[in-house]
Amino acid sequence: MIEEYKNSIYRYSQKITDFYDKHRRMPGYRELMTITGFKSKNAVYKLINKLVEIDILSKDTSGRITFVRSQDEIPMLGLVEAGIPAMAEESVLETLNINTYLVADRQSSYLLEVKGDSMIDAGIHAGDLVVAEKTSSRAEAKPGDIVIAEIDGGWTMKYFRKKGSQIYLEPANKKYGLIYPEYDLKVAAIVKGVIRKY
Amino acid sequence: MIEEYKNSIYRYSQKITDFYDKHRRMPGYRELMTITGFKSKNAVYKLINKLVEIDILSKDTSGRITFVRSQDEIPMLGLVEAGIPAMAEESVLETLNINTYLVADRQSSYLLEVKGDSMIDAGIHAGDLVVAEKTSSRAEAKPGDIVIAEIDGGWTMKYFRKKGSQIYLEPANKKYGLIYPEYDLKVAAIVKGVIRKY
DNA sequence: CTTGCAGGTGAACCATAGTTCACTTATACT
DNA sequence: AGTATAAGTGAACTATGGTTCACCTGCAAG
Repeated sequence: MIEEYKNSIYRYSQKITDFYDKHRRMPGYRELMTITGFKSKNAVYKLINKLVEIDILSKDTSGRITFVRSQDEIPMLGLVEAGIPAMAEESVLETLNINTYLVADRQSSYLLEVKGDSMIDAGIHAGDLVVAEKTSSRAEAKPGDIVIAEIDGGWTMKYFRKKGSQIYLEPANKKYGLIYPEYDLKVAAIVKGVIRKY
Repeated sequence: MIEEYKNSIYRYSQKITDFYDKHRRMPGYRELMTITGFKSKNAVYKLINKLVEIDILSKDTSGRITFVRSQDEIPMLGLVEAGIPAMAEESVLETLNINTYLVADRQSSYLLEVKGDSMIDAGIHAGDLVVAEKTSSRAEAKPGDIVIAEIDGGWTMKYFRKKGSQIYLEPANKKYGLIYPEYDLKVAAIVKGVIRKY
């Protein structure tokens, strides 16, 4: 049965993935002949049509192929409590692309590294990366957002708060107190996500 | 000077990015003629050579174009304390692809959603996603790793610990105690990263 | 003015793209 | 064995790929 899998078209699909990872583009028919070992374009053509039928690839109006699923998508298995199914390959319902999940607008997003422990109660540790989206007239900080702000000349990441017309910053760590701007508070970006790697 | 930018080749570069985002592949010469508005392939050819020279695009051996930077990369601006430069576009030193940063082996990686507060002191909250990499003979859990384990029939995420030959699990929350397996402890995956979206 | 030159047009070139048709070889099933 | 059916070969076709060459602007420098 392992042999059966190996000889199936999934094997070719894997080779196309390898090509894509190496060249960051899809192969053409000539290249597919090399990859697959077929001696005729038509064999490749039929293979591709099968891959399109089982929804692994799709075709343009011009016949060019692309993957149906972005190659960066990771299977989403539900809650930790549900565990990892033994045959996870087959039972995946959903996949997720981490980039598109975290980054809504690539043009105005930046990554920043966190230093210090002032946001530790929000689960943001030193060494974590935060995805920050620049504020604009369309995207302004709301009270409760975690923001990257320039306050009285120094940069910091804190909760953005508002009481009446008074705006201030609040750390997520009882060791530190609220921060009221003496003369200036500019919210440069809103924290949209946190990334930690072990 | 804004006008100058708009009329520069960066504008075309942006249009190619748009095409890529829409079609998930690079345009050909005919398509580039439509995109750019040029009436000759040669004008496109010269444009592309310029984009290659300033290191935005690169060419295959077969002349096909790809972006030098993967389109998913996000500018890395350093520490929060350093803030966000006003003219960030120009001064970006490094970029980072979140997927490749977090996912070393796509074939054996999964995303799981966190429920409960048992790892809250490790900065892992309910609703966060964790990147879990399946254990294998090549990749076994080491003491100190956060793992996804099946213990006495139920699934959980905890610190993996070892005292002598005795292995056990430890939550990151003082409310809960250590967990010693009664009859079975299988470490299914190692947590390699955490993702949180606000 | 005229010289030089960057930036565009238009046509020609061969190789490859994707598709189709006709034909040959495996594979499987009574 | 015989015969459907699937799978591969080989050649033809048109369109587009990337490249090169010759030519035509518009415009800045002297």
